Amino acid sequence: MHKRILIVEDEASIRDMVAFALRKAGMDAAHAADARAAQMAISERVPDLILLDWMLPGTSGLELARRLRREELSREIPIIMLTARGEEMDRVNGLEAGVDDYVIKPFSTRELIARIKAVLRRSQGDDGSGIVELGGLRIDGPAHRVFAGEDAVPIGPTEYRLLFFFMTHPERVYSRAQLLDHVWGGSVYVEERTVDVHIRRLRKTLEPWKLDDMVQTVRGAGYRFSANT
Amino acid sequence: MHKRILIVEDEASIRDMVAFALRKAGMDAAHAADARAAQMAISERVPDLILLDWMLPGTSGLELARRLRREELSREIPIIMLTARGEEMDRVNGLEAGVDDYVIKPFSTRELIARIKAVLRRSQGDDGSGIVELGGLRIDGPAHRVFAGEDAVPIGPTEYRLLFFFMTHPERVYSRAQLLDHVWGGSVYVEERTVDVHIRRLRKTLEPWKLDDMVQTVRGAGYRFSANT
DNA sequence: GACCGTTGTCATTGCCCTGTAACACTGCAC
DNA sequence: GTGCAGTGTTACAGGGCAATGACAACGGTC
Repeated sequence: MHKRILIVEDEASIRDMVAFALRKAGMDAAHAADARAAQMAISERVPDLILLDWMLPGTSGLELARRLRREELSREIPIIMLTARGEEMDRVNGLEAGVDDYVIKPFSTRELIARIKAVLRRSQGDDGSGIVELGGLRIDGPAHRVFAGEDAVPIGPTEYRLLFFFMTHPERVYSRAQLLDHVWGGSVYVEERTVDVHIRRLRKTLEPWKLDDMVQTVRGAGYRFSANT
Repeated sequence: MHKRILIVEDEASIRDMVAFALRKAGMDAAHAADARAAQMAISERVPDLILLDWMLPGTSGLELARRLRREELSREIPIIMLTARGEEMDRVNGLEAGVDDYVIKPFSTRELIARIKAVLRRSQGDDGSGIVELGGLRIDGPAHRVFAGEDAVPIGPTEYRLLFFFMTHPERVYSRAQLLDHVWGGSVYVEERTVDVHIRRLRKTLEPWKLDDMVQTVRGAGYRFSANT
């Protein structure tokens, strides 16, 4: 049950270093030196997580991240960005592209491993059954159904995807752009305000069970799904 | 305030080079040529971090690391291992000793310094998770949330940014101008007195938990955030 | 083709947040 | 004690962001 991590990084020393640390932590490490190689590696075998260097020769890491989010095959793969010490700008742009986390170089391997585990835990949320339970709400991936306690919750397709994303990524703020990337997919263009409307619809759906306050507004930042009020 | 780094390395040329780089970076460098000397140096004065060569005459670096982890005095000291490329990688796989990072020879001094700083930063409470805890208050960057004990603290955007800055830069006085730069951003123009008002608002939000005196006024200078009254 | 559920957009509404000003207060210098 | 500079506190008006409801477009079903 080893997790497979794909490292996309052109500098060999960092690549070796990271691969070394990953193996030590009981994960399988694959690597690619540029965007092309990365896409080939992914199509060959889908990794559980991708470590992506911000600076790549040719197609930049950010661009690659966007592309991966657009493809059906790679949309669900969590991405951690490796960025050189720089501005908040980088951070913002990276998050906009639907990146799950980012680590600033130089990082200690222990820190990196900790982040990887955190992201894997978060993006799994489930024990492999595809069923996630949180604060009185239960979502069944394979069955495509939602339960509040014992009751089945009637829910539309988009609201379902939105709720699924939230339940697998709770206790964390996501901007409207991020939600669009993760829930709608990167290739569609819709207004950011549209997210508001679907948030509203999701809340309305959860209202009969008084669970609507799990969907929380963070003014100026986005939305958060939380079991705590 | 200078960090003390102990270099354990038998090759004098590397030792000197590293010591030189460390001093240039504003750190104190001590050195030892083997395990015995290292332990003596530590018992004499505990360093903030240890650079440990993998290959040492007599007791190996790995063995020394294990030993240091066992002793009360040295258990908490972060260790960075210096290893040659491909050197005993497999054996390192079984390494249980809590080494914090590895640097593969040959390395640039710049990279080494950066790694050292990263490890020191982490050992000082910033574990990279984006969560900072201080004096009964906890701020969660990714979740964009503040907790006082177990309670979630309702807080507005500007107060949140202000508190976040304070918690990541505690025990230090900042003038109103500095706070405007860091919290509001350099490109906006607002009255300096506005800071006062937001300080007031921040205190008010912390008041229910009696934490408002963490925000301290320094007459004639500015404000300081402190865990001590 | 008519019906229904779903979706994205828009205009309106409502409310929270913000900066400023005005006034009260405190502590220090003389 | 007096005066002054610096800070605390409150009120208020405006701006901005989010909530809401309505509506038209779309696609699938019968």
